[in-house]
Amino acid sequence: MARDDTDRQSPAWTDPSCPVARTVDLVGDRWSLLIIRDAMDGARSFTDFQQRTGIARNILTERLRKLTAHGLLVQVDAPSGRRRLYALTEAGKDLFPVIVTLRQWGERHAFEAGETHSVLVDGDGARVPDLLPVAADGSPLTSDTTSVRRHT
Amino acid sequence: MARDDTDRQSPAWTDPSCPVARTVDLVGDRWSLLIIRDAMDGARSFTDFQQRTGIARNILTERLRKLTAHGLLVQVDAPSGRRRLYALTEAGKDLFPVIVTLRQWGERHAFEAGETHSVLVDGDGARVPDLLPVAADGSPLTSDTTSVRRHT
DNA sequence: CGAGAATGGTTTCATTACGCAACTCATTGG
DNA sequence: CCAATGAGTTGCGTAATGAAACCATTCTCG
Repeated sequence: MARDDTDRQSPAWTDPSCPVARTVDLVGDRWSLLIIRDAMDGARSFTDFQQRTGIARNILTERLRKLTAHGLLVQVDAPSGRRRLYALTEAGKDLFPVIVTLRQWGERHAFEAGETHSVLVDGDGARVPDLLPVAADGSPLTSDTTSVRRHT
Repeated sequence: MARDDTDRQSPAWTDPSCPVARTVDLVGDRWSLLIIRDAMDGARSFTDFQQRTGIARNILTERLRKLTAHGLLVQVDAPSGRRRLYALTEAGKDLFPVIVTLRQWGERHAFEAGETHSVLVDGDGARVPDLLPVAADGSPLTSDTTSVRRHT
């Protein structure tokens, strides 16, 4: 039935040569990155994702399919008879730096002074340091000291 | 006139305690991050943004207002009589690591082998190295070796 | 074994967001 | 003064989202 509609996701890239635009085309909606975040935090099943995000179920169905179709998630058979579980692929796991930078921006700019928020810690319970672009020689880089060059 | 509707943007946070969710609430739509990207790349005026992104103008108006309202952009008076220009605030510039990680993910996962794409270079024309989370001691971190802790 | 709950969806319908094209209004530039 | 440009607005049709109800298989347990 509505099986073929799944392909209808990418009419074309917003900007064919910009990697930022392509990534935003794939995960730049209200839910995809939160689904990825939860997958990184241990969510596996449909209801895991549904309960953690509060997303509408039909939308969740579509997002899981889209992320699977684009190779960010894979469906794995559960050890017991439970139907399907989702796991991050390598490509999905590679979004970790994106999630981390989004989180760090939010920690700095989206909370009032008194508000508490969750934090990201490593295996020892130490906070993960801020992720900042640096040049090959280690000097810090900003949008003012970098530029985008065409081609490759 | 429709001035008060601008406030209608944040009904509430998707997940009040998660910095990722708050950031996604602010910039997690199809255009905001591309607007920020273009601002970092030198776009200043309404038509700069409109032409670079191809976004519909009414949507651009709304996004510019939203980003301004949330402190990512500011309106500055142009030297000549041109009406308004937009500039990134410090908070807006702090999204640079987010743009960089999105770009780097796209470069790796959203292009076929033969396709060319733009690249980010520093002042010397050298490619910006990949941004990867590391612990305080410099060891690499992944979603498997980190966790989210409540409070702060 | 059979009833009820849980899982993983699908369907329907209402609301909202988005995109396009046409229109407005204030400044220049000539 | 007239045309062109920049910066939006408005109206309207289509697409995306959300809420709630419905459905088909498993589990779960008396």
